Amino acid sequence: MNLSDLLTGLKEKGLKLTPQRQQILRVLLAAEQPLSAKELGMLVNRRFPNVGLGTVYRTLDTLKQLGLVNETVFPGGGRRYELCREHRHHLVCLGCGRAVAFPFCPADCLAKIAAANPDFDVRGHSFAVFGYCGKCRKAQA
Amino acid sequence: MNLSDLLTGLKEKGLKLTPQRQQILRVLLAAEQPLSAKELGMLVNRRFPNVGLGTVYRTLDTLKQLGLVNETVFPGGGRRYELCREHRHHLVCLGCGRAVAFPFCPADCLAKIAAANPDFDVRGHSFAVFGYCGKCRKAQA
DNA sequence: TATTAATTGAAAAGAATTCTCATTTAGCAC
DNA sequence: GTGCTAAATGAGAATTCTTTTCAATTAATA
Repeated sequence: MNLSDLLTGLKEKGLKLTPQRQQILRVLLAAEQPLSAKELGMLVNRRFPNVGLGTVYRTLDTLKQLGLVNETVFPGGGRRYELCREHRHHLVCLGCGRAVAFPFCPADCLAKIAAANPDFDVRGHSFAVFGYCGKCRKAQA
Repeated sequence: MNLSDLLTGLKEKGLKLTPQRQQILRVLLAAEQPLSAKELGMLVNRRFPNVGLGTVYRTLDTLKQLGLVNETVFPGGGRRYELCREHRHHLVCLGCGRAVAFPFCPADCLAKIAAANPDFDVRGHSFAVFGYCGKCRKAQA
C-alpha cells in the first residue's frame, strides 16, 4: 500500500485531498509501529506546524470509518493507530512501550467463540501480548 | 472466591481492611461483568455516599497489584475491572456494551509467540471479541 | 473565476484519571 | 480501653486525552 493508493481511495469516497491529510497518511505509512494521536501530531507538525490535535483526531476517525486505519488499545488505555496492512497483532513492551507486530491470530479461538454464540454477530477482535523486551530486562537487572 | 477470602488476602499483605475497601470488594464480587471505575463508584456510593472516585481508583490500583483484580480495556479506550476469577476473556457488544465471559484462551497462539520471541518476557495478554448481540441486532433491524 | 460544502485551526469544553494535602482511622502496643 | 503511627480517605485541584464549536479557509466542481 502506497500513498497514491490511499489518496485514490480517499478521492473515491468523496473526501478532499488536503495537504494535512496527505501528510498524516505519509507519517502513518512511514511508521514502523502504532502511533498515539500525540506522536502522530508531532510528526505531522515537522512539516505542518499548524496542524492541531483536533485535525489529527478527526482525520483518524475518518480513516477508521473508511477502514484504512486500525485503532489498537494498549494496556492502561492508551489508543494507538496504524494503517491497516495485513491483519496483525502486537507484542508490546510494558517498559519502553515499543510494539512488535506478529502475524499469528487466534483463529481457532474465534471459531469456537462464534460457534458457541450463534446469536452474536462478530465484527472484530483484539489480541495483544504484554511483557518486557530484552533491552528493558537488562536495564532492570 | 468469597469476601472473607479476599479480606484475609488483604490482611496478609499488610493492608488495612477499611469499610470502603470491603464495600468495593463486595460490589466487585456481586458484579456479573467488568465495571468501569465510574460504575463501581456509583454502586459503592449506594452504601457509602462519601467515597470518591479517587478512592475507587486507588483501591483498584492496589487490588491490581495484588493480582486480585484484572483490568480489561474495551474498544474506544474504556477501562473496566473485575475480580480475577478463573482466567477468561470477553465477548463484548458494541451496541449495548454488555460483556459475556468465555473460557477459551488463545493458548496455542501464545506459545507460538513466546517461541518466536525468546528474548521477550511474556507477562500477560489481552483478548476480546467485539460485535453485536442478538438484542441489539433486532433493535437495529 | 466563482461557488459551495468540506475541512481546518484555535480554543473551549468534556471526560477520565491522577495527584495533593489536611484529616481520619485501622491495627497494634501497652 | 487509650494512645500512637503509618496507611488510607475525602475533596478538590491538576493532568491528560479526546471531542466539540465556530469562524475562517480551501479543494473540488462548474
